[in-house]
Amino acid sequence: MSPSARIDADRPAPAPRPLAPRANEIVDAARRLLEQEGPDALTMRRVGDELSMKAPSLYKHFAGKAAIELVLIEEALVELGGALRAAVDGLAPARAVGPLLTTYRRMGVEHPNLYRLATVGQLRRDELVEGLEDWAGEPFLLVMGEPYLAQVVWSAAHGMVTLELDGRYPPDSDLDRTWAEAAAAFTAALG
Amino acid sequence: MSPSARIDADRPAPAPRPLAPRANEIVDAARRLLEQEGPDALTMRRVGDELSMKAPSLYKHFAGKAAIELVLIEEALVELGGALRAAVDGLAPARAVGPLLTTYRRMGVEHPNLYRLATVGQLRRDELVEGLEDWAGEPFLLVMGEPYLAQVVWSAAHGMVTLELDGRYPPDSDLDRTWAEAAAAFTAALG
DNA sequence: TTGACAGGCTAACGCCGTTAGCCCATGATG
DNA sequence: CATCATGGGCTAACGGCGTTAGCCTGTCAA
Repeated sequence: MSPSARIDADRPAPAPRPLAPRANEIVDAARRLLEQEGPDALTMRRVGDELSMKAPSLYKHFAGKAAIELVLIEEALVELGGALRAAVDGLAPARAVGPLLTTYRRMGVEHPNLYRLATVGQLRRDELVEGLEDWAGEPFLLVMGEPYLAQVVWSAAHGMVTLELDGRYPPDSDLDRTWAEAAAAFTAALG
Repeated sequence: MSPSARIDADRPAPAPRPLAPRANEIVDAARRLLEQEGPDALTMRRVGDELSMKAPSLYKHFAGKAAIELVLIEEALVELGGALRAAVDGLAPARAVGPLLTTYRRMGVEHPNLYRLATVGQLRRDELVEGLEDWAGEPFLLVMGEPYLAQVVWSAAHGMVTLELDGRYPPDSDLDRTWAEAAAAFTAALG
């Protein structure tokens, strides 16, 4: 890859799974609860309450709680992947590492509960929309140019976001600087 | 720090909280359940079963499930911090990044459920044994020489372990090589 | 007109962490 | 020696969880 290469991030997201109108209302209510009140509020009874229906009726639309969460995970991956693509589109790799990391961090911090749902814990990959996971992670590959460094940068970004969300850094940490050091180190690794 | 500096990792771990014999049995049973059967098996009723007692009796020894988990978290941090110190003790920083990462990965993979308990999710830091968290993370500081890079390396290691444990890497990933790339990039960042 | 079916409901099951309240053995104290 | 406090067990129960079984009603096609 020549040093003047620009990143082409035009590949569109895989089509989302089609949902009946009522199913969409359920997903929207679930997302509202998760984002505004946290994971403990995301229960079948609470989701039902939001739509003035009883929890067992939700099973007419989804096989279970995990099926609702799966749709939320897919939404999160589409939004994360889209934001990352927009952030690096048209940039030279050496200039893209910073925006890539900054955008990743912003998405995680702005939607902490959705981010955690989508990225922490086992994932039934075979039930996800085909190709979505790869698509969301592709910006790392586009920027770093090869898969191993791309995985390192993705992992570091994920680690930093989760540790920040979980309040694991020492209380007086200057996280802006930590992220800047990461960007510098990974940009250097490009050369 | 001169290039010939060697890492001195002799600081001893903070003293663990003293526990009555019966409390220790409870913690041991909890750890056995967690490590051998996973987090869903770590319930008050299951812990009681292991000791032929009923769940409510556990509350004579611990304030609740979180208090038992806290002791397990402290055990995990002591063991992780100790392993990391042993791995880098006496090495020059430029030679220590590889062993540091390799050891971190090994501890996570060998004790996945304990690792997750100790490192994922909010942590009531004020209830932890004083200084333990810093002590466990100190090897990263000793190797990287300054706190920002140390946090980057720690975060990347944490991210790679959790993504590996959660099966988040593409199925055909060569994770040995990913970890090697990380070690190379962070060793280069030392200079 | 009939029948299928979509989409709601109640009741209930077996889990979970936790609390209240009881009981007995041990051991210190008057 | 008698009394009492306490440590450490117990049962019963509460409210919450995801989920299932089974029922009922409105709509709409045959």
